[in-house]
Amino acid sequence: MSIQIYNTLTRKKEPFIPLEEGKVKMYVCGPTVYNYIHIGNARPVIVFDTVRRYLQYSGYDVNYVSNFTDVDDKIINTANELGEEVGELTERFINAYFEDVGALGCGKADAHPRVTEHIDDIVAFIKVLVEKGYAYEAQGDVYYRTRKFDGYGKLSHQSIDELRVGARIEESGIKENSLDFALWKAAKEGEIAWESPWGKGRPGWHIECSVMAREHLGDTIDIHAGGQDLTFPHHENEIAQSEAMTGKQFARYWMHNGYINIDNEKMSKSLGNFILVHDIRKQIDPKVLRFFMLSVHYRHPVNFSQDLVESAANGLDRIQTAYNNLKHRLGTSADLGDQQDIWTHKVDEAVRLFETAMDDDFNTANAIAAVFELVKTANVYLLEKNTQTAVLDYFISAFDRLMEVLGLPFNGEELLDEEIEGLIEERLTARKERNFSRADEIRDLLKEKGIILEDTAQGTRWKRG
RNA sequence: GGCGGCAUAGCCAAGCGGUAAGGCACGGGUCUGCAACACCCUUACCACCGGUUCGAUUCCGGUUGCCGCCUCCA
Repeated sequence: MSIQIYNTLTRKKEPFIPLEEGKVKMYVCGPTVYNYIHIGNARPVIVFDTVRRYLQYSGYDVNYVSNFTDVDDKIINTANELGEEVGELTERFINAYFEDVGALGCGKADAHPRVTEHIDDIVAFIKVLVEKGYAYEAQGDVYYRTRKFDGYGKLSHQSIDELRVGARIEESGIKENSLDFALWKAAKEGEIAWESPWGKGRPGWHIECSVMAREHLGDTIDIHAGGQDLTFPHHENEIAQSEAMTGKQFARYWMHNGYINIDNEKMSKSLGNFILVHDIRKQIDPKVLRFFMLSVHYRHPVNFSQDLVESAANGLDRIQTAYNNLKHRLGTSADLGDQQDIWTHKVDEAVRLFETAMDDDFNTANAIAAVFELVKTANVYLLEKNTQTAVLDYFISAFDRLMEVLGLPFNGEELLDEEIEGLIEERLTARKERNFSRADEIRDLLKEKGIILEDTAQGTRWKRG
């Protein structure tokens, strides 16, 4: 069974067949860096990081590229307000981005190109579009001639005529057609600008992705992804630009994630109802945030609230606890004997369930359910009087692999302070002497230090609470 | 006006033709010196109205409600 991907272009799930066997070229639209990212911005980063991980798990060699928009109106305005250089501002927020996203368990892309590093490529690209008649200069700006591109609207399934009826499209005196969009913007006095055949200016928003995707991945890429709100006009425009340029298909699979809602309303910078990752990760374990987001299918909206995140935290905890308990048992399990197939088969079944879920358009909600199957099975196994090291290892290895795909590796072992260890010993003695008040006293003391003790038939185990 | 999404237990959330996965919370029980962890048990007229079908939560039509894109936006 191969991986199925829901393709916005065809509005269907399609078997995933990359252009080149075993290799995937993937481009994910990155942020405009003039502020910390909010949790809505974080969703695609988490979702597509997970897609990448699963593709890798499935044996693909993934070339993953994600850009930074480091020059545009909002950046210029913010820099002006703060009295900061554009370059300083963007550098600052690019670093913040890596910190936030890293905390959320997202790996770096193979390349993180920036617009300002590709101005020459962009100018060259636009020049070709002008030569081919797909673009025209007007008062120092350059616009894309939307009407000229036959497939315009094929991604968002809109016809140009219908789009024009949309009440909010403003007529521009300069443009030939109201749907035409800027490839190059003439600079205003004092603005950051680059030389071009059309005078000083800077790139429009959409052109950068077309150019950077091509520079880093080639004319045709396998997967192009981003938030749902980029479908139109951003991705539609990218297709128009790139396909006019190369005459080839730009991207084979288009993936779009749903929004994060607050009180059932889209979270967005313009609405002002956003929560910054930078802030929230001081209160909520970023791993919990990631787990929470992956507990819903990526194309569906997810509502954000404190309560929901808390219950997600409890769920994640259950997984972590089962894993810890498995490891704890390693200390008292038997080393001999064959693996007990009845248990390893159950592990295999859960893994298969996980893979089936992920194969189905990266259904992380079901994949997580499969992990809970594993939790359940592990807990039942742990009820056995005698456990076998081989079986325990089999469980642990499965947990490691699956959680790695989800980008939620387990917390490593932390060594206890000698003092705490001594207390646990002392408590053990007290319990043997049936001095329960002293035993409870020690347990409470440790609890205050964030150490939770659990007595089992195989000895006392502890965890950080 | 155009295009699209969603409506499943107290909450979250899968399923999408054969009368409902999983998680969280609640209640009852078992285990425990007491706990904790864990295990067992219990909990759904799938928004409404029609239609297709031997059979629909799943397909088709309609209704209602909510949301999104068409403007910068993940």
